[in-house]
Amino acid sequence: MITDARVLRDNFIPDEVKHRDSEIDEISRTLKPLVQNQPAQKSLLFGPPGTGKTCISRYTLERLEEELLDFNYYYINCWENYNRFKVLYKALEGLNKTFQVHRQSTPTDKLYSKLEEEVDMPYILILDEVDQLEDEKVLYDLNSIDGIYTVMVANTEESVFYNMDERVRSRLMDARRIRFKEYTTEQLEDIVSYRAEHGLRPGSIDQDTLRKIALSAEGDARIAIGILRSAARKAESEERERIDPEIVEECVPKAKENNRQKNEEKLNDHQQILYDVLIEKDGEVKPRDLYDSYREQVEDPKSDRMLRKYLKKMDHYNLVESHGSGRWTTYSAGE
DNA sequence: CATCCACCGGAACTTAGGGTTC
DNA sequence: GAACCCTAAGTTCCGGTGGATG
Repeated sequence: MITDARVLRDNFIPDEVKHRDSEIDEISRTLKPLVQNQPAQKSLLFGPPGTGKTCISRYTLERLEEELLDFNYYYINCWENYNRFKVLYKALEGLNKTFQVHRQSTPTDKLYSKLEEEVDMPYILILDEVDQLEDEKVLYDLNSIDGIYTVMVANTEESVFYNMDERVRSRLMDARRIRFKEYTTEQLEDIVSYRAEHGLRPGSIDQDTLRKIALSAEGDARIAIGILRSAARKAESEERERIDPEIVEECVPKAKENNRQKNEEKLNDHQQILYDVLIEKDGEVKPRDLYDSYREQVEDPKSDRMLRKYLKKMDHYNLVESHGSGRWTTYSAGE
């Protein structure tokens, strides 16, 4: 049934994208000055998950590279590369200049000066999930280098600037804001139709079922594509000819759950125990109770301070929610 | 309204581990 | 292989916070 699995993946960039013409236009406009050797404008794309920010930014740069400009670009996910060292390392990787860089022994400052040295034509960096950076001063670094221009991607504008160092903030305030809105059900239907058309054997799924997928995804293209993907896999493993509405129905919760599972796998033993305590207690838990329960279950417990760092990290992953502040803080399992 | 409380989170430090240089 | 460099994970210390409390 599946003829091209790549098309069903999250990170696939289609040859043509739908319903995002004005956003593509805006991104292009921030970069067009490069044609006349003028500096480009940095941009900040924001909007809810699954609204095409990542896909469209990569798509736009792919097109521009083909069509008119002499430049390099590279995609960096700041969730995976969350500190200064990793981001700078990735930036060098994008220029194929990492051959002399050894991960463990090269100081971060050397990465910076090497990057400065190596940039000889415009270099555009897509910084995805930029609000996940542990230390956003690297944004200051990148924007200080002549020839580097950033396209930053985040869920909300506030999540980027909240708590940000004043110097960094002022560097970024002039970024062009480009807002991505949720897809309508009709738009999502177009998107999954395209994926089905290019990734599945013809006749594997009918329009009504596609619409059902679009409806279930509630504006989130990532979920819509996830549903299509797992439905196709399931149909294939059960050796069915078609994707029926019933299969789709079964796959909806799974597709929505997927994100969380991926994050949970990244937890270490101690973090896992903290998370389990929160699940078990089911509801808001006071820090004292949480720390005590954790200590009962571990031979060699970490300090409270460390637990706070874990909780902060798990908050990033949306596995944990914190409520209130100071002594009235409570935690609960996410969602 | 001053003080207290229980927690947050920044900063400075320690330790382990690995790479480079001579 | 000693001296030196780095990072990452962890700890200790402590100032800040803001509703509760008398």
